[in-house]
Amino acid sequence: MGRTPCCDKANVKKGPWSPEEDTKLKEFIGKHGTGGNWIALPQKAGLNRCGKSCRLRWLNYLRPNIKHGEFSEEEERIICNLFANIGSRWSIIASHLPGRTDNDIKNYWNTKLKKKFLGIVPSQKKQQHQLQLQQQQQHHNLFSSLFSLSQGGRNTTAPDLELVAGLGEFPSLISQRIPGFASTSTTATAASALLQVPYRQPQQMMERSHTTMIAFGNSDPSCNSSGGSCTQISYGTELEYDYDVGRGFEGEQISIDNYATYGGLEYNSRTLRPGGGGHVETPLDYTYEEIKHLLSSNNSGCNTINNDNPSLP
DNA sequence: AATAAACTCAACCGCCGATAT
DNA sequence: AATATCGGCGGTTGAGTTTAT
Repeated sequence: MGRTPCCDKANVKKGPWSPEEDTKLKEFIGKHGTGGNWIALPQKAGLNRCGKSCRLRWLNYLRPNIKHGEFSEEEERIICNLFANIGSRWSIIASHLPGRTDNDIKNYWNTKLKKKFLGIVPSQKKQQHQLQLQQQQQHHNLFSSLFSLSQGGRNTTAPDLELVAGLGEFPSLISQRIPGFASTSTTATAASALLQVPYRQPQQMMERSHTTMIAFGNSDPSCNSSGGSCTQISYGTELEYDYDVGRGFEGEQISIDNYATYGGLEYNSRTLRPGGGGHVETPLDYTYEEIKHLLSSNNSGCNTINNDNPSLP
């Protein structure tokens, strides 16, 4: 048997919070804290709400030092930089913007930044429809370009696209599965951003596995990534790593191009779990203009993607 | 000035891994 | 060991507001 139910879902209040409810929640948490138990909190605080609802209200609106209002250009740049690297991991992105919540950032991206960086002008229905067609064409062009870039016009298939978007940061894996195609971080992140295919998308067709990866890249910090495996992690460093593997890949050695450091914490770009390797710098530290270029790449833009240096579109 | 369309954002929903029973 | 909830997350919704016609 499991636990007892947290609340009577049929009888708890839903919808917008009243000022009185806000005050009750604030005062209770101010005095007693959350106690690490959101489910028990509403009853103790005298609120007819589900614990989940209290948690959300507190985290997104009531807790101290929440920043509301306009995002600065620097914040925008950070959001886009991280989005280009890791996709829609809003909680991770929020952790790099003090005072901002994941919900805020998600809303801001969906309503403003996406349009800004994809070159979409908010407008009427007709234009919206045109934009949809335009975006579909962009997607088609992007992948046509990506594939013709390295394969001389090979036909693109849906699994190929998912693979590039999902595993693009591991060029060796990509090239093993799609012979002749040398994926880069740039092609993968562009693919993910434009198709809105998060990196974890391939989970549906792959198996989850835990494995140990061994860094075997060049340890020279000044090297460029033309070899596809430039990193500052010490040669031979073992890294505990959860990742989604295709059949036949578990346990093999993988290059680790995109282990990244943000805000003093190390993450690998797939799991975003603090890693155990040495200090590394992300090769994807895009400038504002580079991000814009990356996300808004059209047919001609895609052809300029630099396979040798992913940090340069 | 009226109203239809578009936009914003707080809140909900459902999924997943961890954990309690 | 099995089962159900918890906590956290990303995706989606819809009421209220703003803008365009």
